[in-house]
Amino acid sequence: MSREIRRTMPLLSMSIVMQLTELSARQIRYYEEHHLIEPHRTEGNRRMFSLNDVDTLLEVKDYLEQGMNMAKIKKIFAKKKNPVATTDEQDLSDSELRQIMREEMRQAQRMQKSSIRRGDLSRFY
Amino acid sequence: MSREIRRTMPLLSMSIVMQLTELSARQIRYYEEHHLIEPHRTEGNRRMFSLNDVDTLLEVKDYLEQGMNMAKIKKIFAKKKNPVATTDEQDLSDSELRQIMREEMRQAQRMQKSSIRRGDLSRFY
DNA sequence: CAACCATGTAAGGTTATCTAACATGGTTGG
DNA sequence: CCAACCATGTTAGATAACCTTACATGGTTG
Repeated sequence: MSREIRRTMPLLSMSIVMQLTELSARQIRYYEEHHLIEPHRTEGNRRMFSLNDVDTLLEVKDYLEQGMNMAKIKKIFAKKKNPVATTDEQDLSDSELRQIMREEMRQAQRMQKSSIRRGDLSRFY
Repeated sequence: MSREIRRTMPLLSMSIVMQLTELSARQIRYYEEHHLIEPHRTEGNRRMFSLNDVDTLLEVKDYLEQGMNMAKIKKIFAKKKNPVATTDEQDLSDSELRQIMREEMRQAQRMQKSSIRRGDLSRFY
């Protein structure tokens, strides 16, 4: 009889995620194309997102707004998944690493509290 | 920059709530008809439920399974909202009160942890 | 046993989402 | 400087998911 809402549960429809992240459907689908998220699908093929997906999207959005491109963002997420990725070619530059650390801090704060930035919540009242 | 997910945020579509509660759409709409919940509506008139709505629905479901009827359930929720309802007619019987207390305990436990019973979550893995 | 209660189900209509394709403005490397 | 690419917009056509309304139904119950 526990009742945790798992951050991996696919609870959210496209329109809600658009509101939570302030991204367009096109953007969200594009990021999925690049495997930054992999939302579940209903039987009828509709995307269903988890809170983790929303967090990832917010992180991607921040990176893009800081001028990063998809390629670098993908590297960052790859490195997160497998920190010992000695396999790949050139590493991330110093300034890039600084950007990432900065974003990591924000992300950590997000995680600590609960799930969505206040600015985004105001849309629901 | 807080990030709480409010229990009152209308995040969830009908199909997800059906899965979370194991109620049919008909049942959920019927309970809404009786004002036990009042989900938000999108511009296009789709219902959007909050986590609080889900909790209420689970509570209603428990009461019904215990053999209560809508009338009594409505009274319970009315009394919850306004405990000093000296206005209305006859009170709830002793056995009813015992049922309610029992359910209150469960509900309290639910609230304490997080949001959905484990049995319900398993459907999402 | 007539009436009601909670739910199922069907019909017909609308909205939200899907994929695929093409359009476009902003970089950027040669 | 411009050709190519990148991230995103937009459109079209299809369909899944949701809506309301209405009628059907089995289980209580006065």
